[in-house]
Amino acid sequence: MQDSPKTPSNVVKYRKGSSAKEVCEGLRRRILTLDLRPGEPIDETQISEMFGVSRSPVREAINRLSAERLVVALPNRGAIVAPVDLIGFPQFMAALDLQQRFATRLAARHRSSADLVRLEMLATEYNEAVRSPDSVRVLEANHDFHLAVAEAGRNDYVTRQYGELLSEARRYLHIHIEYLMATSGRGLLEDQHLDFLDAIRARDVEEADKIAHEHTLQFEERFLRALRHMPDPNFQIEAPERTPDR
Amino acid sequence: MQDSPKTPSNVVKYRKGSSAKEVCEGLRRRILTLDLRPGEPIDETQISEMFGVSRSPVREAINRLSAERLVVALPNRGAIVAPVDLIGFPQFMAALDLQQRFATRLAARHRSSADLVRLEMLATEYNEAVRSPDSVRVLEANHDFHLAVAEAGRNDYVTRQYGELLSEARRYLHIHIEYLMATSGRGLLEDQHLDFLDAIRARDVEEADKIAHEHTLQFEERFLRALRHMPDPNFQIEAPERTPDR
DNA sequence: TTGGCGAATCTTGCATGCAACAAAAATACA
DNA sequence: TGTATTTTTGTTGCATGCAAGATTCGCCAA
Repeated sequence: MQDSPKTPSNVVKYRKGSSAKEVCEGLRRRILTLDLRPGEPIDETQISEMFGVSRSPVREAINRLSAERLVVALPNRGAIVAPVDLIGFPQFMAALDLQQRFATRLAARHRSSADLVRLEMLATEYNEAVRSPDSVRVLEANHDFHLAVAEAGRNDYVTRQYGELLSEARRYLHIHIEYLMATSGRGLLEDQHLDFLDAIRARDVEEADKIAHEHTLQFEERFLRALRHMPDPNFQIEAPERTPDR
Repeated sequence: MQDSPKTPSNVVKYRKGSSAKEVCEGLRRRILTLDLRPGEPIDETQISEMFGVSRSPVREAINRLSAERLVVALPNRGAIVAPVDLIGFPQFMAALDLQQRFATRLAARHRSSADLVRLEMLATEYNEAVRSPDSVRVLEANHDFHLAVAEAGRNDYVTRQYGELLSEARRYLHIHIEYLMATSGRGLLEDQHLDFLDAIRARDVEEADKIAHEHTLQFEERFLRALRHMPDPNFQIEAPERTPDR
């Protein structure tokens, strides 16, 4: 029919229902990879220019991310990237442990054989990701595997709540992985999920629970150790730069 | 479908940052009390006229409620009040049970004496609410008590996720309470929370866990029984009315 | 220099307008 | 009469405009 009725050229607009989605996903990725630093203020106008859209879809995206607790809204004063709260870290891990154990138990009980195939695939992808230099790929692979475990458990409420925690975990995991890659410790990450698979395949609920718990504990311990020995002076909990303006 | 909640005169606007909040809370209450029926379509224009604001704050409110899973967004076709999914009810109860047990355990472990005072107050309010004819008051009192238990547990993540489930539970509880009030069975609701208080006061973690679990089971059983004997022909899972226009 | 007060500036929250998409109605056609 | 196609109507998603708060800056006094 037509391709460009009157749109003022250079800005290629997204399709109708996708601007907000695009912005939301773009921001989420930047937040989860710490590309946007915790505590950093989010300026609606700036973001809208960045994505070439108006402020409306940006506001919608910020609202959604705020619901995901990836940004916190300050009334009348916009929003900031949610701080990575080290005080709250043990609380976070306690909540994650609970959901991870329960989700993995459910998976061991309710998984179908199709689930097993999918999990095997994702576990393989994870192992390949670990051997690649792409740390974001590791984050994604880890997230996808655990989410697939939850989905195999056939409880939407658990999947959703566990998924929220897994999203947030990506930020901690990112810190952890950067450390391991910098210190040649990436071997520690290999084959992390094979024992999950075994227990789920065997429908061994108690074993699945135990493995999930140990997995959480191991991550917590390693993350805290990485923090102690953090060799990367770039990382700061509070955003250090951006003093010039605003 | 009925009167507008506030806005006495036509131009009296809410204060700056409060339109969306007002709409959000108004809609939430109507949804949780089943005043807006599950599955009912939500028209932005209609809602905006109802609250006397423009569509912007209405959209924001709908987004937030969508994040709370109280409404479901349909791309390009607006939103509907989230259906009360009876198929998913056992799954919901499983998730609620998990969080309720964990939250109550945490409360027993970490509660301060100030928490005890607050919980006693809320338990009293609950008992008074049960003896009043106001079913919404019972819903609120029940919700507030359990949320306060979670807060006494000092884990923000658990409080948040448990709180989300408690919100959703209000819709089920509403069905349940209407049934009890109609069948003079409200005595069953009395003193529901005193045993929680005892266990939390005694810092008896295992007992708290057990009581929380029994509480969930009891609710599940009673709700299902109420469904079987539902004397109220008004309640339908699918919205029956509103055939004329959408 | 420091601290307070008011104006300028910036950012947000809401209102409004318009175009894209979906549903419904009307029309054409077999 | 039934079905396919077009027209019409309605609603959503996004852009834009404007005013309320907040922030910043300048000025002045202590």
